[in-house]
Amino acid sequence: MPPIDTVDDTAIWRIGEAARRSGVSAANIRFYEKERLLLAGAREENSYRVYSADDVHRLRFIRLCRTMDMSLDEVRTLVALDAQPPSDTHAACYTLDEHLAHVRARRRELQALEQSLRELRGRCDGTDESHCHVLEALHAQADVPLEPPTSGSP
Amino acid sequence: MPPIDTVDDTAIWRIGEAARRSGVSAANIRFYEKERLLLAGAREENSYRVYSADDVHRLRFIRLCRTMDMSLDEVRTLVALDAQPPSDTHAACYTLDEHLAHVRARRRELQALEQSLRELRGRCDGTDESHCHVLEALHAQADVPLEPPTSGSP
DNA sequence: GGAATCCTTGAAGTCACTTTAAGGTCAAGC
DNA sequence: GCTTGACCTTAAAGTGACTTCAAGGATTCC
Repeated sequence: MPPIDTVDDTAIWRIGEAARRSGVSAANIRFYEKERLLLAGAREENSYRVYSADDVHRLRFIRLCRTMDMSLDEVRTLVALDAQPPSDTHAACYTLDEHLAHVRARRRELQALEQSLRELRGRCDGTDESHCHVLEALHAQADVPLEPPTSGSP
Repeated sequence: MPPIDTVDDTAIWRIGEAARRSGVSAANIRFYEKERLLLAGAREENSYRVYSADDVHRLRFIRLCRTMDMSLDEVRTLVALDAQPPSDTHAACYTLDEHLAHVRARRRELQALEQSLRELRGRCDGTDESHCHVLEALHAQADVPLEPPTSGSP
């Protein structure tokens, strides 16, 4: 008999249902188990994996962190904070701060890049049907000298 | 005798010098050769690879495209445009347009993400020394239901 | 002549998965 | 009883764009 789908906390599901409920694919759930983000729990007699509501919540938590672009190591740090008495109350904050800095830096990079690409794209305004200056602009830019590696730079 | 470093167009260098001049690591140059972004050219008698000024330019070109976050496939498309008579004058434009759209989309994603992270970080204002609401906010958000998969959505 | 530096190759490691292959389990339908 | 199909299992390989490693050969410098 398959597990009954209720709001019951003690309900358990197989991997397919857990995948549906968490938004994490079955293959990915197995991957997270291998990566020790999820404890390898009990199995049915036929060796099928079973998942509790708590397991599904953890999967959703991991998924949320991943949609926020955290690395699995960062996620590992955060899920570990649940398991043990918090030695440092603000540990999650620090992790988040670092991650935020990371995201901000990357966003700024992309913003600058978008600007250069827009500029580059502007080289071809469509008035000259026979020639497009984008490629030659790219080649010209490739010839701009590299700044020499300075030992003192961060 | 090592190649002489001049402004001479016919000068040739070994992989280390080509790496220094292009900003692409020697291991990476070998990788690009394997990936056919760079033609495997002549060798010295001792089987050392040799590079011309043109090769170094191509390496710089590839590097530039990569710093612009293009995939190697996109770069392959652009370098191919140099080799053959341009069947489509604006082929480079199209590639660039697609890439620009890609970068813009990713930048917007990161911008939105940065906002959510900032908001999340705001849950811990530092006034409560004993407790940090970041982790619980994350858990609460994990419990927000997934939108059910609609067959009609793009 | 010995040490440091450079070059060669192939293979494996990185990250976060996805895909593939080959098979076991189970309920429904004929 | 047998097939079909949906589900589950595992290990291994593929992805992209590299980097790192191991083991060895060549060159250059003192």
